[in-house]
Amino acid sequence: METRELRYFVAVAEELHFGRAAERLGMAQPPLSRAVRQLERRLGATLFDRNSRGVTLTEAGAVLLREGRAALDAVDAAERRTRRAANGPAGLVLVAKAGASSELLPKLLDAYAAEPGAVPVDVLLCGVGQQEGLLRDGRADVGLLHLPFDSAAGLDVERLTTEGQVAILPAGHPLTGRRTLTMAEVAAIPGMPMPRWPGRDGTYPDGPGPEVRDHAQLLQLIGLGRAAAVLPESCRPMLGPDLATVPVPDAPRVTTVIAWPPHSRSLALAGLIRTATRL
Amino acid sequence: METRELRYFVAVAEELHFGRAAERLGMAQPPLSRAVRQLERRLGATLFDRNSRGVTLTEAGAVLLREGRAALDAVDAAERRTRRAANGPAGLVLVAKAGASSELLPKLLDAYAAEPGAVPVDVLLCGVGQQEGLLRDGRADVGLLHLPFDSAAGLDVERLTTEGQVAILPAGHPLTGRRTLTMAEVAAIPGMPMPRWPGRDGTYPDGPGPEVRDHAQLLQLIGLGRAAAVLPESCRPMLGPDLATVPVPDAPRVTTVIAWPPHSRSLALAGLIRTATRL
DNA sequence: CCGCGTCGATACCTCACGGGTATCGGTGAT
DNA sequence: ATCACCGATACCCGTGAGGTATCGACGCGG
Repeated sequence: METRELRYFVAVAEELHFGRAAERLGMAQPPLSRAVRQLERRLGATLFDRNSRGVTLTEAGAVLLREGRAALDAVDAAERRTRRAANGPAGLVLVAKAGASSELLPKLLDAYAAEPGAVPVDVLLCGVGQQEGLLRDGRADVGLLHLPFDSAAGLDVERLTTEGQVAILPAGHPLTGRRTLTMAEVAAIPGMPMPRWPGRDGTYPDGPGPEVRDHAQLLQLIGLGRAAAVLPESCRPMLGPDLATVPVPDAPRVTTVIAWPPHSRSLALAGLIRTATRL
Repeated sequence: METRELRYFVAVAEELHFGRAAERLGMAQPPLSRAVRQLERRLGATLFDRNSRGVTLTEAGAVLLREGRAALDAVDAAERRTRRAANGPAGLVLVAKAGASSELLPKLLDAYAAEPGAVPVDVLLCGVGQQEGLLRDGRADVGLLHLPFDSAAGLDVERLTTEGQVAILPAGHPLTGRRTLTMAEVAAIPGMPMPRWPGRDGTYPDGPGPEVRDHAQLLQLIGLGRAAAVLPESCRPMLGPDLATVPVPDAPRVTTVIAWPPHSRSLALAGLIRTATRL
């Protein structure tokens, strides 16, 4: 199977429409139809049900979509990492969620920079749920993830810290007088619904809350009294005076891990991981 | 990057010889040379140092070899799993080291078969260190690994059991009278060196001990008085009367885990994993 | 010092196949 | 009944993958 065929298939599987997929791929529709049919013949598997009026994925097609995306990511990662290895003599790209781990991250970077043999570390801040993709397709070498929010599937990890969560409320809100709150109480505050985070595919679940992409955005909304949220304790130092926190003991505890793609444990990466676990 | 180019590169990188690589690929040498050069141009990276009289990998080439193998495995896995999904309506392939987990494995299979909605499970017994490859390229869906011997890099795992290790000696050997032994003592028994296991690339490290590939082979050698070994406790029930065991408290404890490729958690696989963790 | 063998690169040819345009056939909506 | 939509088919063309023949550089034995 060639990556070209795989890319064609994934495009069609995502669009569920040969014409649009062809447009996205910058080609005409007939050769795309032909290529997909040829792939089906070679695999001996029907990938799409063509119900004249759109297409749908078969079971085998769903498998190939899942596995094929992972394979394409791996190919992209190989290409990117090779390019990087050829140009700069090293350097690491560390990815973290914008606004998270605001204490841990500078500590880690300082501690690592002080190590003998440390290489330059580029920090890549991204939105929620994008880290895994960046790690898997080679745009980043190592990342800070927060379990159970992020999934570490397919990545190697080391535990760093575990912490409880707190509710974030506008200063002066009646509930800020409470010693603790429950998840149910926070979720039920009138007029301040819990925000909705994007899923792994970048789309938002349905619901009443505002759609948020990163922490800055969320904190602003809370300051405006338009939302309430539950976040890890470590976000406290970065809150302005307009926000208050109340512990939420029944919220799941959050584990911060350092994660990296398997089989890519370079010397520099190993040093960074060692530094992180010693903090 | 096309998989074809990647396969060509990997062949040359493994042979370090364009002629032999071309032969292995079933093609002539000139087009292979040209394809590799073109890949280098497209990547903007020199992959080989052509020192007239053989070739050697550059740093970037080493990166691409490592990452490219993983990528090719992922592509193969996608292809294999799609074919399987298209033909049989399911079934799982479970891989285990021949001779290991001899108690756990039948228990797991029986318990799973009794579950509602269980699918047929094919058991694939393999040599030491081959499980990861089989899982990564899609020939197997799930496996039993033994940490820290096997590496679970790039696989999702659930812990099943942890156990200590025992020395395996021929019955009647003077040391069988001891209550415990240390690793050092077992390694130093005259005339009975510790065996050498193959590494991840299938080659054996240098040393005095015999080369072994699976447990049956090893136990036979011990019975002949040609080797001593340290193995997990759970191997005891499968030893014949000609072998004796002595605990080795300072040997690393062995954790048996059930492992599967990430992103491939089918319903059937989830059931098997759930059954395993409940044992 | 000179052939000779080895090995990757180059030159050149051929044809398969990837991609384009034009068009068809089937189906649901109006 | 007609039309719009969408994937499949027919057919053409140019690129490029792969083949053969040969070159150029280097190491080695006589």
